[in-house]
Amino acid sequence: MSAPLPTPPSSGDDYLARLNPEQREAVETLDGPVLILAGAGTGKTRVLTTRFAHLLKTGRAWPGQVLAVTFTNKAAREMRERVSAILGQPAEGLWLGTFHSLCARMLRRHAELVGLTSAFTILDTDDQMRLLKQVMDAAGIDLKRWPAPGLMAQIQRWKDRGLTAERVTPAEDTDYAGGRARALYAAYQSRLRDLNCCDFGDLMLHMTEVFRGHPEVLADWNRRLRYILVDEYQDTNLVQYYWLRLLAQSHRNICCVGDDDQSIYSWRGAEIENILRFEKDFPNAKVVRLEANYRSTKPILAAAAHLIAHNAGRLGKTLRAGRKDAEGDKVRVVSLWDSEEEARMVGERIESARRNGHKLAEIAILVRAGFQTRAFEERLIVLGLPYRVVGGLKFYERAEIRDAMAYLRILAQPADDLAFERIVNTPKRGLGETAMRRMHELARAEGIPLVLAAERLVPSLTAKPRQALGALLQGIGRWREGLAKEGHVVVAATLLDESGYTDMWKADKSPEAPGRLENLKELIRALGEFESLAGFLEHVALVMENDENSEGDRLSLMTLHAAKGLEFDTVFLPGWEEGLFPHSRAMEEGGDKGVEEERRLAYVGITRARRHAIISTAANRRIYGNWSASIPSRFLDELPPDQIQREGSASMARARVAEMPSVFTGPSGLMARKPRVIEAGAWEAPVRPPPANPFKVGERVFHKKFGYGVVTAVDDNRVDVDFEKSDPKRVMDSFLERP
DNA sequence: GCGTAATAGATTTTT
DNA sequence: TCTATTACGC
Repeated sequence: MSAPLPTPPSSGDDYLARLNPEQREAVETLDGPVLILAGAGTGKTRVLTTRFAHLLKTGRAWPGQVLAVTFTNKAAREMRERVSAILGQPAEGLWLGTFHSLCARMLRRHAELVGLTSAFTILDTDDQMRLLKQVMDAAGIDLKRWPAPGLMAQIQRWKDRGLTAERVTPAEDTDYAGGRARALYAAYQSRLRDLNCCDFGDLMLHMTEVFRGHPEVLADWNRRLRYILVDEYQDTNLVQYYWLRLLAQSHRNICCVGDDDQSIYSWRGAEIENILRFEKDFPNAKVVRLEANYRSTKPILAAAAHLIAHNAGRLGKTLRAGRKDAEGDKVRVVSLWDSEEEARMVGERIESARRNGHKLAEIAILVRAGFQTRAFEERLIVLGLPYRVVGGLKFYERAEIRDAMAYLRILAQPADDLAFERIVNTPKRGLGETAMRRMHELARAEGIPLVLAAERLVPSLTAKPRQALGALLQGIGRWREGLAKEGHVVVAATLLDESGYTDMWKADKSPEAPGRLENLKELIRALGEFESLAGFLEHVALVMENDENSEGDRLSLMTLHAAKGLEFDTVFLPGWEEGLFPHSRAMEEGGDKGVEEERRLAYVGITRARRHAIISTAANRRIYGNWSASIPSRFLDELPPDQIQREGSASMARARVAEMPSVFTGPSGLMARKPRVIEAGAWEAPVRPPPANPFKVGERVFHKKFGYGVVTAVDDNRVDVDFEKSDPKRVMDSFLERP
């Protein structure tokens, strides 16, 4: 997210001179409430970081007196780096971070006020769900009839709105398990407290509860934090809003940056109303609009503006082109026959762009839903174009990392039942349902942690589990002692070996197993960067990211949501069809509001592009294995006709198909099966130079996506492989490794 | 207690 | 079409 102003980096005092007048106003209005409406590509991050540095440079505040909040770790990191760059020295002692990490930091100081100790554990979503299921089970809820994820979502929405179980009104609690959701929520919270655990939502909720119930604590923070900066204000939910208001209430020096047109997270509890209401919430607020866009060409800006103008209730901004070379190609709208042709079209254009010297890292394919990436991945593999999928499973969400973390957690907190439950039979120790049930019953009856219950249970087990469980419990004691003697890194490594956990993956023959062992090594390496185990556990829960596959020149594949805040020279926007984009679920659940949010998502997508935007729509798409006909997205009709260039093979292909009566069974709108289209030669890949191929027929090879297989044929740098776990495929040699 | 077969259900997911 | 969870047989 950089605003490419034509000024060299500098650490001098000229940082203000590098701003345009509106940016400068946003930076220099230091006192009182300020709302900065920052359109896409208008230098939002530059303004925020410069304002931060300006506060420090002018002596208005010490580093510890400014609170700067972001949503993502990435944004927080970037802000820290850029503030340091302006200051000319590393920025230390800042209250800068994500909402959640800042709240965690505060909550560690006040944990006892909400019934926790400062060593509380932050649960991941998996643990949250398991805990809730246990609570529901104990309450005698039929989990078939009332699935736990539904209640989890409800509890999270309540937490997003700052509602503790006590604050939820009975009127709101009618449609789940016959009005028992509130009671279950309360029971869930009570279990969390017993286990000294927090879920993500609790971090925010507990802190606002501390502020509400303890004015002296709030007054202390009010004195301490004199200036507040908030990024992406349009994405804040109610509890975040309360938290900010409480923190800002005495000095009112709060500066929020955001763009109502980029609010795309209502389904996660974000309230666009927060930004729309800012001037009412903070009387005499200064509103600054940043409208000079330094990112995109005029046609791209025109397309985005024309589209978003179809939304009602906007604060209203008009982006104007700020860069000198803002002339450019029209936005392309390509109509295609089906999703396969769409993938071929995108692949072909990327190849051609690469031949013309474009960097792959400057190209992105932005899709509405995760499953859409697959078709493109397969095509890119065939073409040998390196790519990375952004998003997906986070490092700490992987099973092996969560298992390893559970082993470490049980050392740090013996009462962490969820952690113990996770590892007690991983790897398999011969414990079954009955043994687990007895363990839980004993723990509940005696009011003791599961580990203690397990210890008492050992003698009464049959030989095999008795020995295995006994060894685990002894191990836990030994490893915990080792923490002080040998340090957490050594303990972690020996623990994974002695518990049999690494052996479990070494014995596993699935294609993912080697990668999992690698991830475990990475975990140990990362552990070495931390002083203590506790510090590491918090880091993994809140901050740890997955940045593999980021090296080299690769194009990016991601959802539109994941693309917010990023920019690329060339952006492909496939799948603009009714039902997919706008998504039918968004329309069903949100009605007109839902469509408006989808439109904002489209706006976000288009404004990611600096120079080229290629939108496409397919007449037929395979969804869950079935081919179904679709009609072009309404958003296509909302683009300015004079700024877009329509292209397409859809009509041509349709004519050709019409000549095939055996498969073509009627009007296209009613077709159930996908008709075969005669291959269009234009999409065929061009000839490439023939490098010597190192792979031989019959050789065993490994592919990151398809696993192990045997080479059956070699043609230039393309290799036919018969995969063990997948159909035979032709792949590029650069994707293959020797096992 | 564990491995395999049937079966339902499949947006978006900053922390 | 694929995946994740659940129901059975050994």
